[in-house]
Amino acid sequence: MVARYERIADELRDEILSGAHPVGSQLPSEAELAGRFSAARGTVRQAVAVLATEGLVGSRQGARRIVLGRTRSQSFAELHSFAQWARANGYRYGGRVIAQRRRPASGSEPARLGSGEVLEVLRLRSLEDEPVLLERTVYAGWVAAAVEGLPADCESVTEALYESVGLVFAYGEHLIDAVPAGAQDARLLGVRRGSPLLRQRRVTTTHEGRPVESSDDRYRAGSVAFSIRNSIGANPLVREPGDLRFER
Amino acid sequence: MVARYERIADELRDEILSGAHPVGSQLPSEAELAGRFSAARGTVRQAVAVLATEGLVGSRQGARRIVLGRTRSQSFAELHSFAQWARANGYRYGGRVIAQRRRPASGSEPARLGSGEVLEVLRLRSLEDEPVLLERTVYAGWVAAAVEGLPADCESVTEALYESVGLVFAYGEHLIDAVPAGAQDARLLGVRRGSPLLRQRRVTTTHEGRPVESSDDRYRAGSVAFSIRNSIGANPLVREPGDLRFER
DNA sequence: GAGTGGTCTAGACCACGAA
DNA sequence: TCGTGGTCTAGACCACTCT
Repeated sequence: MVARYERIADELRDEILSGAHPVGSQLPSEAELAGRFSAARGTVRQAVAVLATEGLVGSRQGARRIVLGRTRSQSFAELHSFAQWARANGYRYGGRVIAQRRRPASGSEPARLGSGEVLEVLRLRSLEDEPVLLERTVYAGWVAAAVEGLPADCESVTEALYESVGLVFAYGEHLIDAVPAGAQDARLLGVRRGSPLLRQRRVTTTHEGRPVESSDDRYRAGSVAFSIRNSIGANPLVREPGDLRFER
Repeated sequence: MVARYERIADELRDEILSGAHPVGSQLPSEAELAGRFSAARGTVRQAVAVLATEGLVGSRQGARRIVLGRTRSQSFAELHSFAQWARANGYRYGGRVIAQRRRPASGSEPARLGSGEVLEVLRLRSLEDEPVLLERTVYAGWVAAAVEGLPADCESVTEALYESVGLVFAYGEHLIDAVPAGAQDARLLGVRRGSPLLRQRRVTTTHEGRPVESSDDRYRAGSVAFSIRNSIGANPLVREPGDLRFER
């Protein structure tokens, strides 16, 4: 069952992407759209709210909505899953497990993932046949067995875990910064030691807030950038002081 | 005039931050909250939607909302304005203009900022008395005069332009990646050439979609990280292929 | 089956922008 | 002043979770 407002949003989005509503132009008023779709005004508002969070349109009280752009921000899944992002954008991609072992949780891990044993996995992923991403992932003990059951060249861990044990990665917290490549990073990604890498650290939980994994992902510089569209009134991202803030 | 749902959101947020609703616990149902605040259910839903976009609570159909965390994602202003971010987080900060000149728009600038003359400004900003950020900003011709009127050590350009000419930075598009420090970067930020910098490129527009500025901001590694909280159903961020993708 | 959040309606009033 | 989006109400039905 697709919601009414989703179908209205889809139709309006198509019109924007096709150029029927050019960038900079005004969208029809809520009343007009409600008439056109034979829907209540509230439903139309839900639809245009979707477009606003995608960064396609902006609004201010008293003036008509304006078309801001024609590129759409996309899903949580794409931020979380390399495979889903690559596939959605039509890239060739691959990946393989380099190393994998169980060990006791240490340091801050018990607080993040629960105490007891964890599963540590080192994965190298490629885009267009170039190695671009090195993932160091630590899985909580309760999913370790399911992860160990996956093939070494598993394309999408997220999807495989959903299909095998019904696990849903629902919430994520991400920290993005830049770090110099270490010896292992340099060897596996094919760059010089100390060269820049884009790092994404994340902790993911289930719907219930139960921690699933904690990961340190490093992208070769120039391979990938993160994109954000935002506006006054929408709050997707903040800066945070980094780990090394007062070191020299 | 503060909206009803904003006040309800504030009250619930305080309760979460104070620990009255611990992380992992369930929030009261919408019906209970509606009764407690003597508001319609729709108003309560607006309030908890605010908390959801802040990453504080998560929800699924059929189950009560769950408290996910106690740190709040914040505003567009903080992503856009270094000064506003630093002040909101209680850091000492400063900044000064290193160089500034007018020149004709070139390359892709006419498409982004409009043709004609633009104003190029190089600013160095510091946090806790350490230089951490080098901004290379290009302003559209129509704001150049206002920017030139600002003092060289202006703390917040965003706020100064609002107060002097009523200019509001309303929408932004941001690309975040890692780059090696160039000669000028290295000298001004006090790092070695080729060392990692976190780069944020952005284009900002007014409410009407009129471009204001385009900027290339580079942070010293370890000084700042970007943080995102997200969930299935919320769409703040995507990866994008970088400029150098097929270079070796 | 009871409870909960998700969707949708129909109508009202208000704050703001533009002419 | 008038049209627009922002807020709020009161009620309905549905999809889903939990037990």
